[in-house]
Amino acid sequence: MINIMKGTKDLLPQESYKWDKIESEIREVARLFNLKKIATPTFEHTELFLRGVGDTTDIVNKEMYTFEDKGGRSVTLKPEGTAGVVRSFIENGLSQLPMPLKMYYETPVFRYERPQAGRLREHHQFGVEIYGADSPEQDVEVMMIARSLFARLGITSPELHINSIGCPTCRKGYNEALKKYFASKEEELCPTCRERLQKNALRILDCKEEKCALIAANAPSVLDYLCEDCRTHHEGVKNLLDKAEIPYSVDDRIVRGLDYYTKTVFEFVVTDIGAKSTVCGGGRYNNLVEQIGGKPCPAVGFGMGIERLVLTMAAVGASFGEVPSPDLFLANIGAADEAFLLTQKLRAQGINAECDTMRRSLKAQMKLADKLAAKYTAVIGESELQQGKLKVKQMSDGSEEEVALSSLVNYINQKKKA
RNA sequence: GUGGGUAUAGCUCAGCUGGUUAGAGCGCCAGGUUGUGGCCCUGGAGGCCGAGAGUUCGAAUCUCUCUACUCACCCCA
Repeated sequence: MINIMKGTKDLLPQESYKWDKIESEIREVARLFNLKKIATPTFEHTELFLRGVGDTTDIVNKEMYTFEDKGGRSVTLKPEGTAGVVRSFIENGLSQLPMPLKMYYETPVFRYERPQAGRLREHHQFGVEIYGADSPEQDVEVMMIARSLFARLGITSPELHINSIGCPTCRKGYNEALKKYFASKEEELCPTCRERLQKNALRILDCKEEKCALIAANAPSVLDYLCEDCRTHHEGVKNLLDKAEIPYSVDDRIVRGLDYYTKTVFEFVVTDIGAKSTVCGGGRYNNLVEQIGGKPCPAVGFGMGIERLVLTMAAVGASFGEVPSPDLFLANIGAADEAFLLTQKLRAQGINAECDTMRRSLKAQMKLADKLAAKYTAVIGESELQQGKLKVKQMSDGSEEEVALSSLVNYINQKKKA
């Protein structure tokens, strides 16, 4: 027996309707917000992610699925969705399309991590990418897209946390201030944080060690070091959120794990799925397009974990919609071929019809119809064929009505409407 | 990378301090007479008891090693 790879999951036939529900709501949200779908390859040149995601991040340093292909190229399975879209944006000259360019994607992403609840080595992300607009309202619209999807899926719980991590200019000053502050308390920091002090002082803010967290609580805030432009932008975002009556909290300790963010960063956090967990994370990345080799173009977006959506929906008891089931199960007694052919005809006319293909007894066919949750069943045999009529049984209450074969389609369609 | 937990039927699990042919519920398949599902009853299929080594007359059960899975931390979606 060959088992499934660690950290991966099968989507089974009993469960897949849950994903169908999410995907259809994604399509509806995309329609409402005018997002066009984009799909980029599952693997790219490793170099793209080194430059895009940032070579000091955990993702690049230890979590990428990187290998050499038979042509000697270094290939990486995408660890996030944005870099590929940026690459495609540049390569295909998409900056010539009307701006802002509003896109969404759904893609598998791969990270070599220790799996746990809601964390896999292969998971799937719904993501939004909007290029060309640098305004606060574009940031807020992106957050609204996420909220709108949550609402449609019956998830009311996510809390919105926002922050601004400034631009390279203001972050320089902030970094110095942080270093100065933490250096003065270096003795009290945990060993890893002492290392962080050298590499990336920002990360100390994230430490869960009690001592470090206490020290971090009094650390200087990014928000006090924003330049004029970043400050106005941040105020603009908050103003719009207020006016739109979207609840949020400012959390100046949000430090996202990808290096490309500038200005606005945000997370939607849920607590319903065991570990406290981010179900959606995003922000603005105004320098990324240029960094990857295109002409400068502001951009903002987010990624949302589909598996975490499913877990959250299940945890809060949200509805996944109806499990698909046949409109009509056509059982037969000694008329397997006729039932089979009639079923095909019904399908050609838009009816979700089903019949037995295992030569079962009538009783077994009825049981099957019940298990499939067929809404109606009819038995076809010699007499029905002769008379051109059959009895259609409503499975919910057992009532039967006689219907002419010729008007079967109409009958089912009318019942479906009612 | 750091720490816990668990491995017995397709699924959820029982198998007490080692003792013949390894169990239940659910699910699956078939039947309970002639052409009708759900409830009930009967039967059937389906397990190298995660792998290897050891202790023993005898191991699903005790010991060790390995492996897999899982949960939490880190980080993230």
